[in-house]
Amino acid sequence: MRSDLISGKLDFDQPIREQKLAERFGTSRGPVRDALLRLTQEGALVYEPNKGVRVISPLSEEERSVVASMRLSLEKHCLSKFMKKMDENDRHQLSLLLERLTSACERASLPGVAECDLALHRYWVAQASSHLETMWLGLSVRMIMKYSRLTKYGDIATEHQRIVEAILAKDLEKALYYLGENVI
Amino acid sequence: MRSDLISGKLDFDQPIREQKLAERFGTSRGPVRDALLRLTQEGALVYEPNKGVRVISPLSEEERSVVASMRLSLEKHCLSKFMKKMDENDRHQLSLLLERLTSACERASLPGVAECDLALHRYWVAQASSHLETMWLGLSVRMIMKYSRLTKYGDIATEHQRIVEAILAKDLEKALYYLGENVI
DNA sequence: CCTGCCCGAATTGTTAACAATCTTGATTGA
DNA sequence: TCAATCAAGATTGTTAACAATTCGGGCAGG
Repeated sequence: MRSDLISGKLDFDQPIREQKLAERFGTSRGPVRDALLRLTQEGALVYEPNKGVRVISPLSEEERSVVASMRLSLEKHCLSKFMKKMDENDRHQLSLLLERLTSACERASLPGVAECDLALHRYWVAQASSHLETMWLGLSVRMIMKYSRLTKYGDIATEHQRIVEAILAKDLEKALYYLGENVI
Repeated sequence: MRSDLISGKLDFDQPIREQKLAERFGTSRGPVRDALLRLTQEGALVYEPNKGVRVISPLSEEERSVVASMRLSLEKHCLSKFMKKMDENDRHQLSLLLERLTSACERASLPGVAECDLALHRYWVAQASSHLETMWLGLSVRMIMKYSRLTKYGDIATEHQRIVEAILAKDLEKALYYLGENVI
């Protein structure tokens, strides 16, 4: 469900019917309701009593820039903390996630790119602090729903390759710099 | 429920039983579940499958300072936007909210102070942008759960009186300064 | 033609019963 | 004595039926 949202498959303001989703996922309305409420608090949907949920309207340019700067400062903090205690397994995971993103970019699969992009960033945030991870998710989901740079999949792959390269080389300064270039 | 959480009435890691809450609020488990899920995504509770929810562990000093700086930058942006289009009704609401906070401080009522404190800040954030409001709420709820300055109710009242005074006088610089002193 | 009202369909909100899972404590055997 | 196992109780997860609310179209009156 979330991947439908971040990939922009659903139109803004379009209402979401519990029954439809229940049939689609082969379950009853109860669990669907749970999931919708969670997505609501995550920020991808808005809820109105007795009217259900609908896809949230996109952020204005101004709002987006505020959110982006918050996300960037949060992610920079997490990344530097992560790099201090990164171990061999972390390096492996990072390479794996980068590979998936690159492959999604080659396939030019929008949902795949958006999802892999988030997953990669999420890794170092989650490793740094589970508290901060949930906050980061709220910011990022909203930003990625307006994934406006879709046209150049190659750029996305390159940007992330640079970041991961710097992380693996334990070059904090360079990693933070490329991260700043990427999170806009 | 939320006011119980932000006032610290519940212990950390203490599990929360759906049945108890259902009886307390005179309803069934369904709506209780909805509410708990929302509080989970808001960040005040953590959820584990088949184990229910429990009160989240407090932020570390480091995490708290990161969150505080994010909240401050967000709130500063909202406050300056709010002050540009503030009308007579806004002034009235602000005075009202301040009065309530002051009164709660005089009564030395911890839940009341925490709630009124949040409500006041929330007002200008909500007026500036509903998108940013939900993000702000997530940050603030987590911060206020560690409301460590409880001992000096008088200070809390004074700090907010200064902020509101500056807002009403349309003195942006001073308002932002006092806000920065308050959000720590 | 327009306005307000009413009715019915569609949708969300709530409930209680049942299924699945986890926790706890006693029991059994080494 | 200690550890593993098992069973009973407690708790969460799911479902289907029912209640309440909203939305849209038709209809009468002006």
